[in-house]
Amino acid sequence: MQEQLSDVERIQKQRELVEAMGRLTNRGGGTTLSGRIIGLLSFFDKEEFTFEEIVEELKISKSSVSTTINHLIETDKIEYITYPGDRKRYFRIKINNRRKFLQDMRRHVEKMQKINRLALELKQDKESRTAKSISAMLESLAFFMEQMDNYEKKFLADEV
Amino acid sequence: MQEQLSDVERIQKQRELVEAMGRLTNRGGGTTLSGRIIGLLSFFDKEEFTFEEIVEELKISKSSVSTTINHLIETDKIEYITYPGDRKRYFRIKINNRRKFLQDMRRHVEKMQKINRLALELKQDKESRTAKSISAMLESLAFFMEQMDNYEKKFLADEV
DNA sequence: TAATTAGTTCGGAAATTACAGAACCAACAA
DNA sequence: TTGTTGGTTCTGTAATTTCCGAACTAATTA
Repeated sequence: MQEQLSDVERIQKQRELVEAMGRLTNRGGGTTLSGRIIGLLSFFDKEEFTFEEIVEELKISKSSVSTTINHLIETDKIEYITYPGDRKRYFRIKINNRRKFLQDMRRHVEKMQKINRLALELKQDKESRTAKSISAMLESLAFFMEQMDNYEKKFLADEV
Repeated sequence: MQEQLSDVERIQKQRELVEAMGRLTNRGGGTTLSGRIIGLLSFFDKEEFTFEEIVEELKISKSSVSTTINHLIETDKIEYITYPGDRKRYFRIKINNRRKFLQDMRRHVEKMQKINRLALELKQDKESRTAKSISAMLESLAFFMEQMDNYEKKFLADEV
């Protein structure tokens, strides 16, 4: 099953994965660049990258790296560590970012719930087709929320 | 708790909800227009809207309505019914689109799984920080898949 | 002090997207 | 047959997004 790859081939494939991640992220609402940076920090063997290394490896401008990286830090997707006596920042993917991810997801679902609940209240005929459809939507959203709770309990109970 | 609103006020609020839905959809990857159409077909008391009525109510061009509506039909968000001897199509929201919704969700999760599994295989050191991070991601994705299965069993078992 | 490093910020080019307008078409009605 | 209804399709444009280059800054080094 597992064929043996040379290091060169392996690294080539990792590079391809980075590109694939860029495309996937791009279609999922994010930017190609942010996807590629996530991919770079996740899929390569190297564990930490400096600003300069990201620029070199992905061949994108410093300005793009700067803005994208700051956005990724803001959204808790990556983080950086520093070493004494070294001015550089060493970027790496953030591991315990699932809580933040869930938080954002919840916020969005809550907005949907709010809008749909209000819509249901405003319905003249609560038994109408559209009213029932809204109820069904609310049911789905509630289930979704429940699943997120379960996830939190299962995976994040011990995290700080 | 539930204050009594006049019909005028109620309808005014429904209109506001339609706008809010437009904004929410826009920020969630879709277009403002598609969100507004979904809102119109869901939140108003009227159960079905003709092409012309959508144009009039939302004050958007026929071309935009045409393209947006066809896209919404394609993605199973809305549908239309017809009446004998009437050339018009009557658009309404589609109710049981949860199966489709799950399907799309699964497809996306599967892509993420695929890319992450491959990335893990390609890792030189399977115990490295990044490798562990990928494993954690795969764990989360598996959990979500499981939850979706549960959902399907619980809510969609009897649907055709 | 001057030069280098590690970035940030500003302005704009290029590409993409979201719409509108107008011409068009097919079905039916007068 | 001519007009009307119910749209579709094509073209253009305004807005938005994504990215780059260049000028800038703050910290460190020579």
